[in-house]
Amino acid sequence: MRIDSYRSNCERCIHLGLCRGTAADEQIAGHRLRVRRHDSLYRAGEHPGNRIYCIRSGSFKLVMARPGDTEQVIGFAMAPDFLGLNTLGAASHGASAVALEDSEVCVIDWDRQSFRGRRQPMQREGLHALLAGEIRRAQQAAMLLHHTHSRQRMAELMLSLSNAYRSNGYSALRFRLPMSRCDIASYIGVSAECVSRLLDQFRRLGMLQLQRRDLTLLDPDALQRMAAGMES
Amino acid sequence: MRIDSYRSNCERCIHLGLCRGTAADEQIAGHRLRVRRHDSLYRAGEHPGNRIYCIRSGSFKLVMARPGDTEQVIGFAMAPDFLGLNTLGAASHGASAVALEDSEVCVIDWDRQSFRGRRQPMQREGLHALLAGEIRRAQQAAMLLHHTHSRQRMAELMLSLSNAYRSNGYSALRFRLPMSRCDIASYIGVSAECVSRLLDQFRRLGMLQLQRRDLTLLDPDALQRMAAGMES
DNA sequence: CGCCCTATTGAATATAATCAACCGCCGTGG
DNA sequence: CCACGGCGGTTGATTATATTCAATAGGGCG
Repeated sequence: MRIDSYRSNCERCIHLGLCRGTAADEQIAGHRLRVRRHDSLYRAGEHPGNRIYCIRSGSFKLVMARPGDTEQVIGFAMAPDFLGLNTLGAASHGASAVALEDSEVCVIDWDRQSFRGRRQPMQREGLHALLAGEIRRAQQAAMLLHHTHSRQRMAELMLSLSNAYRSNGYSALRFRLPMSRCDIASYIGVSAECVSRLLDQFRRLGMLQLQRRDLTLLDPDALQRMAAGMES
Repeated sequence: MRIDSYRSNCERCIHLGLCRGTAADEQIAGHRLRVRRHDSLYRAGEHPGNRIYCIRSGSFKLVMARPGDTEQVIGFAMAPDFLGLNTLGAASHGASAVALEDSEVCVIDWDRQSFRGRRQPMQREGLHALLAGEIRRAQQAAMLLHHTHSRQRMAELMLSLSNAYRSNGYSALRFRLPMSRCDIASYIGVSAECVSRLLDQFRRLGMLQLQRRDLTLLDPDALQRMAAGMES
């Protein structure tokens, strides 16, 4: 039963071509891992151990430590994103991956032998595209931060989350924020109080509805204009 | 003469193992390209054409267009950084690469046949490390922006440039800023005027000296503390 | 020399951080 | 069951910070 559901899930996995060989005995994706809310999948500084992860359910925040024991949220990830791609060839994880809710990941063992020897060209190409895509993702995420006004960054974050949910098959207009206000604050570079005020401001402007972490975007176009700085 | 200096430069190139085969006839790096100040090496939206670039001299800014004809500087690059790594497997460039000064790049033709067929494992490994490193670089760059105060972001930028120069064999304390104040402003998400004021503030605090674009860091530790928010 | 472009400076206004108080939900333990 | 405490979140008042608009300075280049 466990096995069946596992296989069936994998067969529907959009990364099938990348993580499994053509024959059953070449299967590389080893096993699943449950990570409970607030637990770390890996921590900054740890050796990556030749593994990457694919989120099957739940969501994570990526946290970097700063000199002076402060922490920065540098990104969010949800199923079916990958985690750990940036550690290929690195001696240690640069950031920690902390589960925002009870989550499950696929562990893909990145053993060099199996990679070099058995993989098909298609898989290699897939990997390159994956890595390149991750660079673009990081750059895209960075763009969010290059705004002078915090309301622009906040609007952009809302839209970016909306896009993420849409492209993963969920509603783009109604979703639950898996992260705390503090996480958002750290991510967009404002104080936690400011997050509250901004969200309240957006609500008063009729752009969204929000109770606790349940978000409804009422006027994505207005958010778009807000992000672009064409609306105060 | 031209050929000689070209070969000699390549033999000193730190990316030798990646961009050339073991035998001379397997050489993949094709040719150099000169890009004049303010010209684009490539533009956002263009097809990448299976090429990546290695900066041999000069420097570039990476610029992304935003809805609403504004532009954002999302990064800087200098020799011997790579450009275009994020376009592997992508249909188009996500950002433009604009030369900040007269520059020269190596064009590495990313032909799939030659890549898949002729490359050595070492080269593939090198590529993965390169791509993963680029992800980390993008994330590192993003960290700079997650500060609440602009003085922290500015201090961090100064340090990050300093590190870049150091790791490329130049002085970490005296260098010339290749980018305009506007570029800096766009990059750290403040107004151009604010850049002036911040630099002046740093100067008055004795952290650096600056005339036009020639920068001398007088107190990197203070800058570090400033970036960490432990100094006003 | 004179122009243009980049950079700087000033004054007024807008924006966000900080400090402090408070609310409400949730889980814990009596 | 309820009381309690802690955490996450909100709100208010004040101060600090950054934008905006406007004017000015100064270098590089024809």
